[in-house]
Amino acid sequence: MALAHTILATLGNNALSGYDLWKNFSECSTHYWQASQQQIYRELTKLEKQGAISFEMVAQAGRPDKKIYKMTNQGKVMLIDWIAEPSSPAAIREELLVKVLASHLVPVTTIVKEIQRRQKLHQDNLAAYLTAATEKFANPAQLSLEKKCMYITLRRGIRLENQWIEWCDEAIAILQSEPPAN
Amino acid sequence: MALAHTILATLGNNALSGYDLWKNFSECSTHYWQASQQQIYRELTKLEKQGAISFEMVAQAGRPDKKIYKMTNQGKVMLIDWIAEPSSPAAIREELLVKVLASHLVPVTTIVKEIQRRQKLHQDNLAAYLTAATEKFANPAQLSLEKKCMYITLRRGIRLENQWIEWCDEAIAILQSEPPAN
DNA sequence: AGCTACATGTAACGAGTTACATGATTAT
DNA sequence: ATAATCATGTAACTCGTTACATGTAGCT
Repeated sequence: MALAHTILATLGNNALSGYDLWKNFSECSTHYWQASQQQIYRELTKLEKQGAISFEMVAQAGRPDKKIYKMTNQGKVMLIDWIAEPSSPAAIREELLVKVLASHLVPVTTIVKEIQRRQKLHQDNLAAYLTAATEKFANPAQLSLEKKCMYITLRRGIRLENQWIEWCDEAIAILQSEPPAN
Repeated sequence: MALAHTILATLGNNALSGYDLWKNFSECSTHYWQASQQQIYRELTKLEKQGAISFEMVAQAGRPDKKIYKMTNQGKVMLIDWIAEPSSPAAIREELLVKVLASHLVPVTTIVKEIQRRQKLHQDNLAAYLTAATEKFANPAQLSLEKKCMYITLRRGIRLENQWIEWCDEAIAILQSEPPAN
């Protein structure tokens, strides 16, 4: 359900190809939505059949033809109605935490290494988000409403990565603390 | 894949029925894994066929019979091997952030109300996690390794809820800030 | 009389993943 | 040469959700 709406939200007032959408998902929307190329193409076909989007075929020199999609009025209504509905928090299925839960079965170093690997990853993500923040949203108070909306989602990404980095430190400290003397 | 391992991790050294597992998932594991009753029963059948778990039928007076499952040695090996594999962060598909992204299409109050509703929810979750922390993990330094592992997952829950609460405040502040004068 | 807890299951569907398939252009 | 980028698609499969089905015990 929500992938359809995420595509509509990403299209916004722009006209994009399936490939453009996929690029946008992998580069800009990773901190709130993830979708594969295949999923996007499938969903575009469906949305077009429903009348929420329409496309124009564009021929290119030396490149495959592409379908440029844009939202229809019907699609816009669909998106606006959906925004007004209450939504639940996303389900959490975090493998690392399951591994931590069962880590008393393995040497402490095994899980500590895995946590360190993850922390590095979150540090890299954070750095990328902070760069994006300073480059694209240099003066938050002066942004247009549309840009403010984007900036708010990025702020969530930054907070999430920070939270992970701090948790990794805490987790390792607890795991390496002296066992109770008894 | 990972649901199977989460069931194994939850079983640990205990013997539990499908119903017990479901209760455990909904009460204790919500902050790192969510699964429906149906999913759990389906997965238990599969794991039993694979030899990772075995069950004993237990008849009860005035209650339906139940199957008490426990991990086999094979299951334990499977779990330990899995822990050693590197794992990727969970995919994020957060509807609220998509709504924020597209919220320039609706009145500001619409999205602000939804963010406030979500903040209340996270405040309630946080309160429940903090209660669990003081009741079950009163003296973190003195915990057994197994309990430490559980405590670490709870700490992530606490950090996540705090992060949400803070983000909600920030998001509302940005949305309600004066628009640029031009 | 109706709700919650206990206890397990089937069936259909929707969403997400992985593999396969094609083919030109541009950069290293 | 070979990899990456552009551009779209089919097919099979697994995972997750929702609906339906059954039946007892205890509480209000």
